[in-house]
This record gives sequence, structure tokens and C-alpha cells, in this order.
Amino acid sequence: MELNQNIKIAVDAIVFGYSENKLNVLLIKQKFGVFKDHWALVGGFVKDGETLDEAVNRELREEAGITVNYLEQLYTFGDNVHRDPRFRVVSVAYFALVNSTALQPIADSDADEARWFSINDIPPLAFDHDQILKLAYQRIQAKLTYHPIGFDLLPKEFLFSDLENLYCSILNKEIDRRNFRKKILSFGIIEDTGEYAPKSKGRPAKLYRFNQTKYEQLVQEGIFFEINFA
Amino acid sequence: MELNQNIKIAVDAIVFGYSENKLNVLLIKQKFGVFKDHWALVGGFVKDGETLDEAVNRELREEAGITVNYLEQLYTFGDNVHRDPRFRVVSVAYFALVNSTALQPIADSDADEARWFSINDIPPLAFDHDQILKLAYQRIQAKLTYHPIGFDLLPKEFLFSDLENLYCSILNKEIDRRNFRKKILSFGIIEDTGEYAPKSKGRPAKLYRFNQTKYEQLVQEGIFFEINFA
DNA sequence: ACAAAAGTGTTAATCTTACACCCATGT
DNA sequence: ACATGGGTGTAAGATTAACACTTTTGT
Repeated sequence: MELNQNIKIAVDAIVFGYSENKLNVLLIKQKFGVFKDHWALVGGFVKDGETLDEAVNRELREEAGITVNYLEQLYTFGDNVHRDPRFRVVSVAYFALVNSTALQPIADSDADEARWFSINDIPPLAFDHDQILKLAYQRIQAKLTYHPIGFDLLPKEFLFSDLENLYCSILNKEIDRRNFRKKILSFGIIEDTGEYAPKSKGRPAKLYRFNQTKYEQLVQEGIFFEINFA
Repeated sequence: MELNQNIKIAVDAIVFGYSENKLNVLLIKQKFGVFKDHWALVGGFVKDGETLDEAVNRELREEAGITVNYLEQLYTFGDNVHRDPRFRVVSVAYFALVNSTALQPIADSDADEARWFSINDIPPLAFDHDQILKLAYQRIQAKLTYHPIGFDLLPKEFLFSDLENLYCSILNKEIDRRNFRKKILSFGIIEDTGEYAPKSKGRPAKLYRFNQTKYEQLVQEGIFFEINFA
């Protein structure tokens, strides 16, 4: 057994947020190294006694002062031996969603700067992070069509039109409002709060909330949340 | 940046094969260490200059003398810090399929022994390999219902009933033969060879083959191979 | 002629799609 | 009264699900 291995292991997180009908990605500016002043995903090396999950959460806290709502492993990037110019690094990439209310304050940041970028306006990224982001974007699109992850991007109470716009803007397509509403309501995982949105233009809109308990119950029963529409 | 990291990186492969209407998994007997004489997945440490893909393929060759038909990354196991009792190992698990004709000869094996086990008759496994196998089994079941991976488990020419049995036995359910045939044929990715199977009992059965070219063309067009049946 | 596995169509039920007008409020 | 966004139903079309008999061969 070759114990003389010289490969480092890192984690990276693609954090998606949603605000003002736009999907955003959290990036941090590199402070050191070849990629100094380039934007990059949140990430860093795993500590010896730390699980991968712990490492991601720690980096999210340290670099961006953020706690995420949803976290899943995305893919492990280790087929480009020179993805990091310093030495060989294998990176386990994670896919994260934050509630839009967490979008504003990027506190505790020990990175030079941490910012949200619209998915349509991403600067050149350090390392192979553009590739990782591309995969994450595909994942969020695919996942949205068979799992109700949209709620992890919205505030606790939201309008039906928010949900609708979220689907439209992430999937980049028009959807039929009536069919969408019917489908989502048919799952029975969101409920009317009885409240109305703060007054704005037009007819007042009902506020809805996601019913986590009901959701878990349905998952138990093996229900599949497929959303097919135009 | 903490360069003083003491974590090793390994790859493991869950190799599925199919023969005599049974799904099989390739296991090797451990030669050394705490788990000596336990069965384990094919796998080993990644070499410094080697990609993860190369590492898996090398291990498959060295430990089992096998070349696989389909290989995809499954999941990276790194949340149990003590999954290997010797030191910390993060393992990138791969999911592989081999054509059933490759099932018999396990040549070149530098493992004490390498054998196929029926999925229903798996011995206790070393490390956390039972957990990895469980995930791989879920993956093959899920994947079968939306991707035509069954062909990577069958010989080049096969009977419709082989394909039917493959779905039944992997998914553990009865299927309606007529509806199944209709669905599969509707994709247009398999074709009649014009040949018939070696004579056996009953009416002679046509031999079919998978049309890789047509398949890729359809993927290009964005067709989704969903298979829903009883 | 019979046993064994292969091959084949139709119908009802369900789900999906397409589509347009009224409602409640603020200005 | 009108502008704005919210809320709602129905009918045609497509897909899925349920179902059993005939064909071809070997024995």
C-alpha cells in the first residue's frame, strides 16, 4: 500500500440564493496566490479530524458568515491533476441553497470580499470553478423539476407568484400559471397562511408557507414531486 | 493555508454484472490488515499523478482483470473519519457496469480472490463498503428507470425477454410484458438483428441489439428515457 | 396434441396541455 | 374608471394501465 501519497483534499461550495427574481451565486475574492483578486467559490482544505460536511459548513461560516438551508454533495473534481497550480488537490464540491432573507448580510467574512453575483453575470473564476459552477447550475435546474427545493430559496412566507417566477427564472422558460398552480397545490405541501402580502399594486396576494411535515410524510410514502410543464 | 493535511484519498468501485437473471456484484478478498479475509469492493489509493478515473480503471485491471462498460462517479465517502481503522481515508466511490460476457474470467487478479456475488447474497463487507453498496444499488435502480443502462449489462445481442427479466429482477417488480415492449420499442434505440436465438423451448425468439448511434442522436435532441410501469 | 415461451391490440382511465376572463385593490 | 397583478375552470389530446389470446417451435 502506497502511503506516500501527496494529494490534498478540499471542499468547495456553490451557494445559490434567490432575490428579486434572480438566481445568485456566492463568490469570494481570493486573497493570495496565483489567483489573487480572482473570484472563486467558497472553499478550503479539509482538516484532519473533520468530516467533509463539517469542513463545508466551517468554510461557509468563516469565509462568508453564512448558514445554509440545504446542502448536498455535488461531485468530486479530481480528474484534472493540475486544477490547482500549487499542488494536486482533489475537491469535493457541494451544492447549497440559502433562504433569500440570508442574502444581504455577509458578515464575519475573512475573505477580502464576499459577494452575490447574478447567475447571468459571473466574472471569470479561479481554478476550475467555472466548470464546477456549470455543473451546479445543471443540478439546480434538474433538481427543481423533481424535488421541491424552491422553498429553500424563498423566505418562510412567500407569494405564489414568487414561486412561479423562481421556476421561470431558474429553468429559463415560460410556464402556464394555471397549470403550475394546480400542480404545486396537488402535492399538498404548501399551505395558505391566511395572511396577505403587504399592499402593492393589483389585487392583494395570499401568503403561503411550505409544510415541511407534510412533505416528509409524502416522501415516506414514496411520492415523487415531478413538475412537467411547457 | 493548512498544508499539513494527513488524509489519504482512495477510489472504490461497485461493479455490477448480470447473468442468469441475477444481478451480481464483484468483490475481492482482502489480503492484509484488520479486514484480512473479509470481502471488499475493488479499490485502492490514488497515485500522485493519476486522475481518479485512471485510478479506478487501474484497480479494476489489477485487482480483477476486468474492463468495464460503464463508469460513473457515485459519491464521495468522507464523513466517517474512522471508516478505515488505519488512518483517515476519503474514498471516491464509482459505479460500474460490465457486459455479462465479461463475467466469467477474473484473470490477472492480484487479490487473494475475486468473485461475483448475487446481490441477494452478499457477505459481510470490510470498511463501510456495505453502505457504499447500498447506495450503488439504489442508484442502479433509479437509473434504470430513466436511462437505458440495461444494455451495458447484457451481451451485444440479446432477447427481449432478457431485457424484461433484467428490469424485473433489478427493480424487484412484476412488469407488464406488452407495455414494457411497447415503451422500449417506442424509443427506437433497439433494433431487430434478423437473427434468432439458439433453439430452446418454445417459439424461437428474435435477437435484438442496442443502437448506440440512435441513442446518442436522441440524447442530443433531449429525449428522456423514462420508463414507468407497474 | 401438448407444453413452452414469444409475440401482439384495444379500451378505459388518468394526466397533461392549451387557453381567457373576472377579481380585488390602489391611484 | 383604469391599471395592475391575483386568482380561477374546462375541454381536447396524449399517455398510461389493464387485460388474454394466438403463434411457433420441440417433444
